[in-house]
Amino acid sequence: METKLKTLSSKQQRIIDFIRRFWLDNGYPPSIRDIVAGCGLSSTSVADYNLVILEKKGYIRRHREISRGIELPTRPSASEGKLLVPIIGHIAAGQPIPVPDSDSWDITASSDTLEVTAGLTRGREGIYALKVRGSSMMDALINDGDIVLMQYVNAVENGEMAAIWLKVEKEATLKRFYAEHGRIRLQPANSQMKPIYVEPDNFEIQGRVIAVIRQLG
Amino acid sequence: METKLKTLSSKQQRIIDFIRRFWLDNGYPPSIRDIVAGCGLSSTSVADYNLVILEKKGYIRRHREISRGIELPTRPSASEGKLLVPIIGHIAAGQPIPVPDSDSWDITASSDTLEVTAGLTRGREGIYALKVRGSSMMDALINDGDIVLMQYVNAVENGEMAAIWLKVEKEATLKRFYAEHGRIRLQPANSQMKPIYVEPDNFEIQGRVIAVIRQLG
DNA sequence: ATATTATTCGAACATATGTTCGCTATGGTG
DNA sequence: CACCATAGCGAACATATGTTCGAATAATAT
Repeated sequence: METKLKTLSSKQQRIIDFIRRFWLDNGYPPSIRDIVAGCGLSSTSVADYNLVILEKKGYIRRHREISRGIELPTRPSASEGKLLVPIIGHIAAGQPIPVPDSDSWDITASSDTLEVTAGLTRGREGIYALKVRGSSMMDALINDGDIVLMQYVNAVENGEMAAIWLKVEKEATLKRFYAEHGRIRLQPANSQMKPIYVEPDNFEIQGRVIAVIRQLG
Repeated sequence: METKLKTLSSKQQRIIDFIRRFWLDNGYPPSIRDIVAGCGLSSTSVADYNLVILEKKGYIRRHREISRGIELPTRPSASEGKLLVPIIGHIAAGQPIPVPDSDSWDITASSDTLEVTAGLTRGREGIYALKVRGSSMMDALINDGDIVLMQYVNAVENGEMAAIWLKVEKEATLKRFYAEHGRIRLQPANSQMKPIYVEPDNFEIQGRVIAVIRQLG
């Protein structure tokens, strides 16, 4: 019987979460009895039983006979887990979306950057950011001043939010993208608004929207 | 000889270095006997003696009676440039907003956390997060699934976005707050929508909105 | 030199912590 | 039902580890 890497019982998930939180809080790993107390287990043997499984599945590394000898593969570290995203320009209804080139890729060359945690981009490549100018994207629930995290792609799956350049209208817009037999449906995020339909040769996908960040105050 | 805060004997310097290297190598702190072996000391009491001094001088933090309970100020943790914000609950139109208490403040107690860069909160205290449920906040350009970063305050300045509990309506809402001679104006973020007015004794400020994060895909 | 302080020694001690093992409970299978 | 795999229980056990303390030694001041 092969132990699958994906399957974790809720108890095991709780243990993993607890170890990480405990480590972050205290600066050292938890003992088995800490885990028992923190996860509401009934016996150290139950903890050990599940820790053995977690080690087999590769979620932790244990050092036998050593107190608190639990290692996490994704050890919390200061400099890791963050990345600088270049803010390469603005997005507005009446203007083409700036497309990243070799110059603007260089973070040191771009005038403005945004620092985000790696979890937000989920390891995706080709991430850049645009600052929204004007309120033309309000149907996508995006307002003036918001920052849009983008991934540089030329095609998107159905249902994904994309930055789209409408050639005839000379307009940039953020909409959910659906390819439907011969035509393209662009669905506003605000579901109370009606979709618009465009011809397949009247648009250009300029990126996928990864996240939206709005900072107030 | 008095112990200056800066002066470290070569032995103490070696101990500090060893602790740091051991931590990096093994992923967990050293025991006193590890230090004895690694620094060529002759007795655990010598190690303890110097550890007491190092703690007094602030170079380490010790947790008594706990195996390997040694913390380094510059430990590998999230505290540098990143912070873990507890997601203490949901926000929806028909429900009171969860208010952080001593329990939910403890990150170890909260089931879910959000990792953000320190720049997003700008060093503010009392930060927590709520997950938006339902589309009732759409007039604030906030949709189902969005995450709202909040600061725990009881009062806000005019013009700030706040989480407000309407007592009579029994409804939570996110609006810009304006106190106007005798009444309160709550302005939707979507400026095309009309403001609503409430009596001063019909509302309760439950927090200030710091940021909104929407993750797609 | 004498007094005082800082550091080391060694070993015993108390506790924290990992490990083991037989027993029980539960659920699926033939 | 018998059989087996999974999961939990509780307690005893062995070891790892922090703590203590008086005596010895080194360093420094008086």
